[in-house]
Amino acid sequence: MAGVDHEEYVERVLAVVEQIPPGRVMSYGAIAEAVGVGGPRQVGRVMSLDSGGTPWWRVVRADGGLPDCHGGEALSHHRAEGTPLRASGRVDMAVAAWWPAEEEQPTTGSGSVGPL
DNA sequence: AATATGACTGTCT
DNA sequence: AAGACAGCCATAT
Repeated sequence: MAGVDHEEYVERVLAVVEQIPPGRVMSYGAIAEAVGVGGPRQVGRVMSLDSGGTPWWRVVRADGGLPDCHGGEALSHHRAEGTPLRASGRVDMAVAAWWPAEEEQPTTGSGSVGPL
């Protein structure tokens, strides 16, 4: 770890997740990069520990697939928030992909960032 | 201390 | 497109 306590890590991950605006999503790996500590699995672990109050459904896999464990529930939230969904029932990562620092976003240039 | 597991990711076949 | 394989980091047994 990069010198952050367990609580600090959780707080940091949740902070990033809560920064995700409605209609946007972030992959586990992206959050791990944003936090700069741990890996995608640790982010997923924090989500599993989350009891509520956190928009966990805005956190998706790198391929845009929603967490298998909760599936339909996340999909309902996405439809309610107007998240760009693909015909396959997955999130359209080409449009919904988001990054806390859009100016340094690794995938800039396709207009896939900024308020919808 | 070692092995197994998990709300993951990326590459190769 | 789909499955196999390896890499990754922390917790549980």
